[in-house]
Amino acid sequence: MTPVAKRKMERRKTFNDYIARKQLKSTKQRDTIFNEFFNNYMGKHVTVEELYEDIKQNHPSIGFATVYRTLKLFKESGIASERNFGDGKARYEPIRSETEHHHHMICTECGQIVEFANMQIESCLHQVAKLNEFGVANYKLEIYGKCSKCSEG
Amino acid sequence: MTPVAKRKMERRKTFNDYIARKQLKSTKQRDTIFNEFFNNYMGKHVTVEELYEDIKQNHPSIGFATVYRTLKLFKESGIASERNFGDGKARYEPIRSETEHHHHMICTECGQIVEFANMQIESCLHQVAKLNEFGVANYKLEIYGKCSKCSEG
DNA sequence: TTTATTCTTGATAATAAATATCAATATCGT
DNA sequence: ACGATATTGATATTTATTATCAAGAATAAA
Ligand SMILES: [Mn+2]
Ligand SMILES: [Mn+2]
Ligand SMILES: [Zn+2]
Ligand SMILES: [Zn+2]
Repeated sequence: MTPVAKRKMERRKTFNDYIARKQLKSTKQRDTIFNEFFNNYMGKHVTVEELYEDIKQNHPSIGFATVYRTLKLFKESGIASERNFGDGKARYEPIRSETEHHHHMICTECGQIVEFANMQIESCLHQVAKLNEFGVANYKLEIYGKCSKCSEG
Repeated sequence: MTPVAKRKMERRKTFNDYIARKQLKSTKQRDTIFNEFFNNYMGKHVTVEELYEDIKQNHPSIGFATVYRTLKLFKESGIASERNFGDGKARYEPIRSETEHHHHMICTECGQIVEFANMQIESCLHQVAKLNEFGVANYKLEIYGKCSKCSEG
């Protein structure tokens, strides 16, 4: 099994566990959205609209509201992250591992998103939180500017 | 003159310069909103609605749209920052100095906002950007969780 | 000071993302 | 298969923000 496939399976299990714990139900629609999301959007940051349009190609009967609800469910169950890059639309990305954290540089010119991680920032951040007796649930670091392509010339 | 008053005067100059450069006009309304904002909301993070309600007390004729437009203008002119802490409402805060940068810890329980600054994070961040040839325009770091009061017990 | 130009204002309509509603349907434990 | 409960898709609603526009204010020229 490829690493990507393994990752998908792990998220699937997390999701199934969540479904069971909360006494929710497995449905065709949730399966479809799960597969589309984890097959085609790993490492991407997709809007609800984009995912809906994509899914509609092969599953025209799936409703817009269901895609909204399901992505929210993915977030609640811990298999997806919601991102907001300042254009007023929520974006979702599949979570790669339970522990991994990464941040984003957003090009305000072309929209390109570059991901990065930095241990030192991570530890500074927790240090600051500890100093203020602040219990960290999550955090985000976003850098806005121009990517290398857009700032050359 | 107190440091606070001096700060306000500096922002006023920046704003006047911007007005002149862009061939905009000085108005009673902009004066009123400027004063209210810089007198009462230094170090705060006020929503448009909150500021509007506050100003309405003494200036009932000022319209909602004008407060919206003027805060946007403050942002464009570089005397205010827009913040988004995930509740769907934009917040504005007066800028304290042209160079200062700070970040936020947001208590998801009581809404308290704790500000912090960290040189080390700052320099890591610029290092990462440089490595990716990314021209930094601005950046934000937000920590969500529970403040000391809300997590005790 | 008058006049002309341009910008601003306040009220209100429009937009757009996200959520709520609800009757019909699907899931699941028994 | 039955009954209880959750889900779905269509659509209406909400909410923050932006656009529209006629009337009024600010500025520059005359
Ligand atoms: Mn990402
Ligand atoms: Mn602040
Ligand atoms: Zn770019
Ligand atoms: Zn708190």
